[in-house]
Amino acid sequence: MPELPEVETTLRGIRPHLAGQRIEAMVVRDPRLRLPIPPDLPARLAGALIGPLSRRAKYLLMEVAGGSLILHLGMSGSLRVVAAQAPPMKHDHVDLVLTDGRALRFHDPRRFGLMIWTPDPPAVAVSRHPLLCDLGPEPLEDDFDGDHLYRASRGRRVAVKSFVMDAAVVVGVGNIYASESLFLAGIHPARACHRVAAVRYQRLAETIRTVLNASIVQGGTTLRNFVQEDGNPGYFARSLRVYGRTGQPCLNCGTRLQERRIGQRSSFYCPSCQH
DNA sequence: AGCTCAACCTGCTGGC
DNA sequence: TGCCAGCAGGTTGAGC
Repeated sequence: MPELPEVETTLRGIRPHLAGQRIEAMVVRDPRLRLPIPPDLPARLAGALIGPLSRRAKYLLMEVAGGSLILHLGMSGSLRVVAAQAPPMKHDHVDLVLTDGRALRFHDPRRFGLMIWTPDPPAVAVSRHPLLCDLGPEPLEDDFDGDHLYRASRGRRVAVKSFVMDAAVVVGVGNIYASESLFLAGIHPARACHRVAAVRYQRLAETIRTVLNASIVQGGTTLRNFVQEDGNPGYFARSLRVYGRTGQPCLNCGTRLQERRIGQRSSFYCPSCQH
């Protein structure tokens, strides 16, 4: 169930197995994803050479057939490299069968994921495709910092947690890492975003980077299991400080952690440490 | 323009 | 044990 670290982990896990490969066939068992898989996609991809893989926000981009395959894992999606003849499990909706006898297999119980093609190569698609062109900066790139958050928050009144989860502001900060980052920055998740000072946004930008990077490193520990045909992608145990810990003591001060809904999402925080 | 809410779908958990 | 309500890590689009 992917946030940015899981998508990055997925990218790193599948990339070496797809490099230089050719697609023998695309097998679609169920096209009903967030956007339907286009009926002509298998014909378009058959025989195509797989080019470079990249990531933009939580989207994976594969350069192929002169354009880009755009994938999203939604809430419950995962990708694995398996033996092509391995029997599909329930919710294994799509295989990209490779000429080396393996397959990139897309699994997504809730079908909030996405697999579409666009005629632009990835470098163009990121600035032109409707799903990608309005996205904010990558949190781990240089153009993301506290100044950016501060400026983007002026004139807005949403809760700061909703604000940092807005993909037009910064991408890749999902529900878990929003709570974790705000805790580390000492900012109350319900505070109106225009009432957070510049220096505190500086700190928040740092904690977002820290939390995401730490999680990517942890994700790396699951990589070695990633492609085993019987291996499960196993959501790695995370060292979460507040997420899901309602009623348990704050690791800083011992106060019981609280939970409330902000922007329809469960939010976790320490009422003493966060203001 | 900014914000809130509902919707997409399946599976799991907790309460009765 | 079974049933049912509620909730889940994302994102879009309608309506105010």
